[in-house]
Amino acid sequence: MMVEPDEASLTGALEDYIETVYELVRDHKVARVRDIARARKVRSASVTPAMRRLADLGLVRYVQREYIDLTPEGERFARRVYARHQILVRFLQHVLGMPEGAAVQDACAMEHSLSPVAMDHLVRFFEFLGYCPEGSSFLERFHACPMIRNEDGRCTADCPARRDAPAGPEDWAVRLDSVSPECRVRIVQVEASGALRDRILDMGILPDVHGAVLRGGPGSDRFTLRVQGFDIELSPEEANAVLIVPVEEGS
Amino acid sequence: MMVEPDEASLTGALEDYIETVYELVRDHKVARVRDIARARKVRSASVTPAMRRLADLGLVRYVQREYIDLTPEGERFARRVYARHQILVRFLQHVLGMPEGAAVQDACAMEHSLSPVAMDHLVRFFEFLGYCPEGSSFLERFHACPMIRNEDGRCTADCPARRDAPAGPEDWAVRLDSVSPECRVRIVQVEASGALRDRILDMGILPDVHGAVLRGGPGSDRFTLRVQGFDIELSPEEANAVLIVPVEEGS
DNA sequence: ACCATCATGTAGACGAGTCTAACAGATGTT
DNA sequence: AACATCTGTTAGACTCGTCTACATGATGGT
Repeated sequence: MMVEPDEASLTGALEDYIETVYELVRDHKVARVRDIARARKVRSASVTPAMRRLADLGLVRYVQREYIDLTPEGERFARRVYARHQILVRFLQHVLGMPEGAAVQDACAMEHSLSPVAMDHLVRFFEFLGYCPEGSSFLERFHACPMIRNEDGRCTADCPARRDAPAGPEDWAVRLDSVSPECRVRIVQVEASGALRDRILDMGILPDVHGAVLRGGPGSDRFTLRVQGFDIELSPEEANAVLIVPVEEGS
Repeated sequence: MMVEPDEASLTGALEDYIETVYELVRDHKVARVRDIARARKVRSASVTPAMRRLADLGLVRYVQREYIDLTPEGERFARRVYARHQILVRFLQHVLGMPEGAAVQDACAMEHSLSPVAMDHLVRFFEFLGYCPEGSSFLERFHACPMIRNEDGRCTADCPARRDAPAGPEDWAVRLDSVSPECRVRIVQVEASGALRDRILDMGILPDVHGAVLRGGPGSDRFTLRVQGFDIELSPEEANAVLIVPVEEGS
């Protein structure tokens, strides 16, 4: 049939399939339906039609009941997908510091929506990191930062990055539960981890977000923060974990 | 009906819908089918069933032919999606330096696959950037880097980051078209932009990738690089743009 | 009152991607 | 030779999300 994808782009699922074939061929020389199904966690019955679609696009050589192989065109496609995958894994794992398993899993999900422009910029970021003396030291500092590593997320005074800056964040940031109503604030950090942190982030409490305290103050049992026209309710525990700075004007 | 999503997660499309409703309510107080359809670039006929599904999940208040509104539960869902969206836009735009339009577009595509773990780590990255004296200087340096900004991607000696490191990358990196066959190499930078750069990156030529030169050398009209068992063909123009360092052992 | 217009809803179709269940070939094992 | 097992294919069903085409309701003008 040969539909010639040329400028076309594959669906996410087909990209996954072609990437899987690529990895299997690379690691085991051959790709069989069974292996593809296992790797993608689908039933073999789902693989056959997918291979047919890829074969129609001229991306795999697919003869029924025989080994599956990539065409040169398919290899190009696969490598593109895989390059995105690779760069995302490395970003998630080695820059953000995610555990490998989670990094791979997330990369698999995101690789299909990483545009060429984003890919370009992400690679430049890595180039800078590895190529420039400035970049190389940055990652170490970031990963050594107690704020990032520790459960409690405190930026402690013994942090190497603070040798030259004795005035640390605890000198200028305060907790959300300590400011009185009417106060406009800017969020600087969420000092929590695990479920509590997730809950706070999910509410849109993110660094640099601005808001106004509607209800709160020390001893309150309920805190209300207005952000972008919506009122967010925080428990005392949540409010205590949010570090903010008061802010003068603007929302 | 009220299916109670609780632990369930929405499909990407439903997340898009609820996010759209959120933005419309925030910006215009009300959300109508027509607006949702326009914002999501679908026909109105597609919106009705989506709203019904969201209403069944208890996430929107949806009375036929009336304004659409979020339930408190829906607002929580929407804010979670929107938080992911926001953080991705900021990362793509203000860290990686992508143009706003592209950043928003890519964020829209990726937000559905950003796991809580990735969200957590991404936010820590921002916290570090804004909170730590170390972080604040980094972004400036990165964005000022001529390697990143310039078309030709050269790391020039007048870069502020190199005041203290007079030996720049051009002292230790060479071009792929200048090394002879059999040489094992590590890629350090792709010194190109636009379509040429995209083509090279799509081949899997990424910083820190290792490979072996099979064919090449100065004056060659065709270069072959073996990476992970696959042979990549490069044109002279492409090979000239790839900066590498020779490497001793390992692939 | 009647009609034009626009927003919304309904019906039906379709493609993608998955599943289950049943079938077909291939390769042993006894 | 007969059977068992494993791998792959086919057929048919289903969900999701979209579409087109048409129907309905609401509103305003003449």
